Amino acid sequence: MTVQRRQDTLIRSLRRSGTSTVDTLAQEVGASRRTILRDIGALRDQGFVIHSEPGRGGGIQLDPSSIQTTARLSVPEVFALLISVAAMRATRSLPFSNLADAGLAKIEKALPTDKVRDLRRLLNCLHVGQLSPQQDLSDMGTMDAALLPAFEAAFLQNLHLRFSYRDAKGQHTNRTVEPQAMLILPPLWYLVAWDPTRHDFRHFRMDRINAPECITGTSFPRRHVPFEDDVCPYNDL
Amino acid sequence: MTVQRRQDTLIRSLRRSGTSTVDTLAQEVGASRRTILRDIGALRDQGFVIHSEPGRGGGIQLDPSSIQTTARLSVPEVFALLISVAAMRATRSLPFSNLADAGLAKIEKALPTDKVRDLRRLLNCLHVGQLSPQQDLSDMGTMDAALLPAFEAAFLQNLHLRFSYRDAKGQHTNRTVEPQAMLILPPLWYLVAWDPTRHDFRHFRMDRINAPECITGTSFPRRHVPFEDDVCPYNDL
DNA sequence: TGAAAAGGTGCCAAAAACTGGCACCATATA
DNA sequence: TATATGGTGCCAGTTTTTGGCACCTTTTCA
Repeated sequence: MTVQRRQDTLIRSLRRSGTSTVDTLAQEVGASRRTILRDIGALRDQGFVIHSEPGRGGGIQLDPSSIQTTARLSVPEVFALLISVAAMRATRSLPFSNLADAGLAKIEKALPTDKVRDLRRLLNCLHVGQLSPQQDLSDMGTMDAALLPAFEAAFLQNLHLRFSYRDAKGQHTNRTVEPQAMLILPPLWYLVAWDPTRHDFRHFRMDRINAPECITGTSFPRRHVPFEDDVCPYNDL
Repeated sequence: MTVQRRQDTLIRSLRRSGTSTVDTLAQEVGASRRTILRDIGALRDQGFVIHSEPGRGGGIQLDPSSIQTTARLSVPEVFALLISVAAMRATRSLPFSNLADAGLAKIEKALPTDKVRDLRRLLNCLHVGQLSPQQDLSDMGTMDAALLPAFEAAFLQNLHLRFSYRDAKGQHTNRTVEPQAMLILPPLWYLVAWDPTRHDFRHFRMDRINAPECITGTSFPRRHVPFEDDVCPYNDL
């Protein structure tokens, strides 16, 4: 029985029983009174809220609202959660957004620092807005998650991105652009990029992008994307 | 240097260096070759994917996709995340939704079983749809997160809910209803409830509900809410 | 008011876990 | 074949953890 394991059973005992005394817990867990007290201290250090009342009729109680859980998440999973919450917050529809943020902050804190930096940089490239009701959704496709790695690499390393694009009229062109931002107007995703040949910003609907690939060894300056307020041109090619 | 701490630094070393040999790692971490090998075994047991190649030119490598993180989350935080992801999935805008789901599933698995049951029951009461573009959002208020505990209790215990409601014309009425479902049409939240005096379903916009309170000791049957397809009447009182 | 029941702390020896070294094995490459 | 690498079993020495003890504080009840 390792320390970790014993503390887990202790928490489970506390959850089950509501209120109990140290001696009861010691018996249940199979450890001495002293060890239980030490474990309770350790759990408090870890952030568990454990109430204790001295005196006759007192006891130990785990604050039910503080019941916590641990899970191992991969970085892509964390990123997916971050985006969900960011998008949800943008629609201002979530009374829970503070809670969700708090949860994500904890998860982020547990990530290795270089990954956090990457996630932050990606999130900074991500703008979430509200879809204007006029937008025509009749031919909405689905974005293929398999395309994401290329985007991630392009954004994190400032690499040019080459892909084939099908425009609103159904015509295909090949593009090589400087990715500047990702724009989410649920349920559509856009790539906002500087097109060096046309010398202007362009918005590409992600569900119309095919076979994107990074061009390694190239690099470009990050530009200021004109996003504020009404400047969301939807100049869908 | 505790075991936990040393394993953390080991993981960090692996992340930094890409590929390295056991002896290098031992030197970096400040432990013996034997201990490093033991730690690698322990990390593998914990779910880290660590590749190793014997022979000249071989070495140890941490699978970058398996970089994981742990965090302790409270139940309300988990619930908030669940709702974010559910809402996001409903808009079909999230190429990550599978990833986010996988992450949440892991988190859920770590929750105490009774809490999972509660969460599932609450989520079953939660319907997320897409806002019809015609909806008038001009007077949109914000839902107060402070109202949520009453809703949670009402749904989990099948309790009648009493509140004062301001309808679209600005008139106030007092209601006592049987909560059946929550409906999210971002950015608006609705309470779908059976009104026993009017003998019909009603949709209440949550931002127009005031001072909700559960009526303890009362209970009622759960009804089938007519939700499918176009039956989303918006009969905003 | 005093006794009993409860949580909490400091200390120390005994017990348990961990560590490092060693010998040795398996595999791949020059 | 020699060398460089990962991997395992074993054991003595070291470090950490544990349990017991004495003692303190707070609360309740007789």
